[in-house]
Amino acid sequence: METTLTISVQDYLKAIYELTAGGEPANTTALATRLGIAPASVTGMIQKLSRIKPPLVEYRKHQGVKLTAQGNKAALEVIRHHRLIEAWLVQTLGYSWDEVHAEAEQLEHAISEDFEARIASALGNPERDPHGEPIPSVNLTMPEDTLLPLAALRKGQAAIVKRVNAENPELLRHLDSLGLVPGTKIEITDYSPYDNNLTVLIDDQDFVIGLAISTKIFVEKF
Amino acid sequence: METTLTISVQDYLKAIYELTAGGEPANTTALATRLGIAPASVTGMIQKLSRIKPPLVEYRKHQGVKLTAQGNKAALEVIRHHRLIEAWLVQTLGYSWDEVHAEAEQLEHAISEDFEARIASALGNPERDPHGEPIPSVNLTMPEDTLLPLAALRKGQAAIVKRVNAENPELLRHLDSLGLVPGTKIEITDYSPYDNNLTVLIDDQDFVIGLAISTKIFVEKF
DNA sequence: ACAAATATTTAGGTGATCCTAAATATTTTA
DNA sequence: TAAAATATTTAGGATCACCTAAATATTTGT
Repeated sequence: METTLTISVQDYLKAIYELTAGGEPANTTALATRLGIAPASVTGMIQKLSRIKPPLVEYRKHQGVKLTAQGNKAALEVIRHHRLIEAWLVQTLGYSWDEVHAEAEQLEHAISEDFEARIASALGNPERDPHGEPIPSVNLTMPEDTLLPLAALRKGQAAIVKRVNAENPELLRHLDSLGLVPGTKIEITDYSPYDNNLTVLIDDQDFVIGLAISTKIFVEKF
Repeated sequence: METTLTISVQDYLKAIYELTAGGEPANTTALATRLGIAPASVTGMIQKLSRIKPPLVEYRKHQGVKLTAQGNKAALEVIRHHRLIEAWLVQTLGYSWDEVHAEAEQLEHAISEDFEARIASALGNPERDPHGEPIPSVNLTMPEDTLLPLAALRKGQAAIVKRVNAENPELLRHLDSLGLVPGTKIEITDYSPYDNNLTVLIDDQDFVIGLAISTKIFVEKF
């Protein structure tokens, strides 16, 4: 048995937050896919969220959804929880960066504001989680990142890895094995315009990095 | 809005576990009161739990409920989570014993078995939580306590406080202020058979302790 | 041992979140 | 620009965990 778990409002808001990162409203199908439910169910919930007392989302038929200021705050609150928990699992319980996402996904809904404050303080109010993702501040504003995707670098350029946009544990273990983790200094030794592959010098060794990966790694030029 | 939260199967099992501690089956009304729902709702859920594939409870109309072996394991699993979390909140995040219950109540449902193992190991596999309640072992057996309620002591007897059966934060703070916490050595300096009050010497000071409290404090004779 | 009080169960209903299938709107392609 | 493909919404339904009110069973008090 063990009841099929229902998706929380916070999960909807977080998904919308992520899908609207580029500025465009999120569309029903993308949301449905991400949440693992039918598009029709998304429509229903979104209509509800757009009609409650202080609306959490802004919605117009066939035009997709965006978060209201209210909804944005609520999303950032969960994201702050999530990222603080990830940092804390790594630093105090010896988790590796590929293990923390699933655990944090559950815990983010269960912790109190007091708990949040205690781990934030115990960790020295960190600004990034183990993947380098910025942690929203206590007053719920998201720090702006001015990082470049690795894919934007060209031959000869050097940089420091700052952020890895990935949750998939297998991929994360792979990146870890390459040394492609926040803090690592890298240099582009070759670039193939034909297939967009980069040859990257990491810890004195060359690796060929494809487009799929190089758009997920964010760096700061050296 | 923020959806009215529904009671989990684990919460039912935990409540039944606690209400059947004395050996008698738990009755519908007591369960309903403890869970904060209507008796009719309890009847419905219990009937369901008694009919699922491996039944979690044993139920006969008008005769109350008991846990099956399966149900017992499931209850001990949550209780282990709860008590480990309490111990860990106190030892690593500076919570006081009156603050941990509510937080643990949420977290106990959100942690993985891996998380459980990590905190158990980080704490050195503790046998008791901050209130002195025994923590079920990894293989889910509850260690037997052979403690006496403080109420059973008489004039002249000395003992060490081992366990405090209370969740109420206000009461816990009160007990803390008296020094009535696990580890404290006490001595009965007087007993009034009329009202069952005990006069107890705690840290060189006498306190009068009523029946309501003295049945919640468990001790080991000195 | 019976009536009264109490406890429990049954019956029927509500709201929440999901579903599928059909209807409609939008976007793409030729 | 019209047909085809795709995306979205509407309509109607299922399930789940709760509810209240009424029916029934058990326990208590005299």
